[in-house]
Amino acid sequence: MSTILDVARLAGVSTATVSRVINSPDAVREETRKKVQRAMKTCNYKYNALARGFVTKKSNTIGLIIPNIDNPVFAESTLGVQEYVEEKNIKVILGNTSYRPSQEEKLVKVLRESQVDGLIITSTDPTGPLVQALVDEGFPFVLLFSTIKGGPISAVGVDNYRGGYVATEHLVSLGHKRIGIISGNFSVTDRGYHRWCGYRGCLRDHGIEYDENLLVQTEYSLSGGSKSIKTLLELSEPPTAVFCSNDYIALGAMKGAREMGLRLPDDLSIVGFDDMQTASYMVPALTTVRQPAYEMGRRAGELLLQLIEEPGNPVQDMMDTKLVIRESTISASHDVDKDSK
Amino acid sequence: MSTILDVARLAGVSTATVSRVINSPDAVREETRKKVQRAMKTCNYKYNALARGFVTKKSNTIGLIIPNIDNPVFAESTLGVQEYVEEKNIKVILGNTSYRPSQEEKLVKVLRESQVDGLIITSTDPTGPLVQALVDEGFPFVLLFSTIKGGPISAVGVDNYRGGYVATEHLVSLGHKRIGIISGNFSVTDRGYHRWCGYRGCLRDHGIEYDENLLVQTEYSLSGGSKSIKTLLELSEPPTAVFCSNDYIALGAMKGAREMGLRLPDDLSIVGFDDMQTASYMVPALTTVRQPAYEMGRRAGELLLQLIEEPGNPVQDMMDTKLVIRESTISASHDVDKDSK
DNA sequence: TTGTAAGCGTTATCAA
DNA sequence: TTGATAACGCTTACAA
Repeated sequence: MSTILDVARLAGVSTATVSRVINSPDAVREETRKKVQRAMKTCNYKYNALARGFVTKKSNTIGLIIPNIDNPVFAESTLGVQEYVEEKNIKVILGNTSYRPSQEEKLVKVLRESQVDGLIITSTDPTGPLVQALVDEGFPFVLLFSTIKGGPISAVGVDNYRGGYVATEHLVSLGHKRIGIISGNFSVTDRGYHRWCGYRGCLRDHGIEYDENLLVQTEYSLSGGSKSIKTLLELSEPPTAVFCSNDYIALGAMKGAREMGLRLPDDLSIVGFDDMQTASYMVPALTTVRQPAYEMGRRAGELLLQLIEEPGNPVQDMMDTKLVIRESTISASHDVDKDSK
Repeated sequence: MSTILDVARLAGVSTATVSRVINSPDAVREETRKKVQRAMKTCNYKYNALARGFVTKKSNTIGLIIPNIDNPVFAESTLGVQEYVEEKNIKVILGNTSYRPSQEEKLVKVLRESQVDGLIITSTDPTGPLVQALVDEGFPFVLLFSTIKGGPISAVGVDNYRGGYVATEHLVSLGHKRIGIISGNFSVTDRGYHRWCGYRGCLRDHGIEYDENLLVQTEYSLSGGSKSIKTLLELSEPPTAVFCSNDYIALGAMKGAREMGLRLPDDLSIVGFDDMQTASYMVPALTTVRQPAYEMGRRAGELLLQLIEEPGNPVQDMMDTKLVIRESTISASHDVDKDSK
């Protein structure tokens, strides 16, 4: 593999000149430039960005840490950050935590050793020591799908409390009184917890008594949803509607409910959270609280690059959430014609 | 940021010794090792993997190029390669091509400049000049979701012809005669083309005349599926069954068909390709040809690391495909009770 | 506009 | 078991 030095010799110039034609072509006389470019061709020169990163102390690479690329909402946010940073010629190293804090910790270590210029983290624990350490050391990072609302941290997220509130309110307005909730485990991320708080707040505001049996916590997975709905449905007084703390869980819940012999949405209303790409393709089409995952990813990329440019000035960007009403929710008192649909 | 030199001075040893405690701790006396480790702590030393990569000429990083992380089947294969290579402490830089050859070309350039040790590519054009150049230069790479069957290239894929054949045969065995096919554009990747060849071969073997009006090529997207099914359904003699060249398209087609007033599967049978995670969660649950995307990703990772270890010896691994029959396909001559379901 | 030469943080060779 | 030191491919003052 030929280096800048080979090119320099071949072209009869110094390495500095070769470096210039690569980085600031205008700073070198056209004639020389051509000569150098010809030399690069003939010895099939390939630029070594790693060597450059080594000297400039910028790898032009960022790390992106997410729980699980298999969840479409994270695939979308990932696409968002990628497409944004790519415009600035930045590469992204991707890591999945599977919601394991130990894995998250390992990833930030590994990525920092790789000299990434910054980190975008969809953290399981935004108030934990890992994040704190990053803050203390002044390392550039931004939290994505963040729940924090203050402090010296850049973040992009949505108001999960409000999202949970709105979802529940929709159900209440439809006349539902027994409203269940299937949430990701509060211990694995607090996003689910905040949505539950919104749910509970809404119930309170509408004078509906909170029943703790109506809450089930589970993994963020399809099967988590389908298992959990069964638990809820086996209650002596089962819910007529349920709020699932993401679409992935909602999809599982739909299947589980159907396996129990329920017809949707007639026998059970379901609202999700995320509005993943396929939400409108389900049957019934899923009513859900939309988070603009792609845009959030782009914005996180933008904030991070800003932060890398000039440290300090953390900004927290809370994006709007929006209730998208489709077919999976229906009035509690609708007529049910039991034999036809 | 402190370096190995700072640690060395602090511990009163040479940089070589510090390097040893990092890379081969056993090669240094316990006492010295402890001393060095203490020094690393006190100056908060952080290892610089980039500097190491610079001298060893191994970045311990690979590049993964896929068309689109938003398609669940690529998310799964991505997870597979990541989980495999992570066990070997290799990082992955991810790039999306959006099925654009120019973007694919740019990505291999950028990734190679970043000194990735190898590449895993889900290429749009496995026989094109881009791949050829990699072969010529002896750069380690493996093709994922590959369609090639020979040559000095490592690859993992499935037999797309056979997959298309089996899918079609299932429909034929159900008594369908008018069988449509919605495929990704043949020009963007040849996977769709091979599946179509299988479809056509099967028709021929069963004495069903091929009708070119029954083929529509589209983008690999949800909306591509829903637009295309409408085209098919508007034919004077519309199909009673359709083979979609991936699940993503199939999902779109289901929605499109429903929007045209059809009931599924009664009025139209649909078979997909991939068996993406949510395929069994759809309504009706999707009959599809399963590709083991996760395993394929892992295997691609394995082959690549082997190739990096010892170049040469390309291996092509064709994995088994399997028809998974669910609810979206139904006999052509079933009784349709038009008023109840 | 171009060249000289130091320096980036490691590893690796050789010698002690 | 340890140390001295060259080397890796590039950028960047500074000088010419």
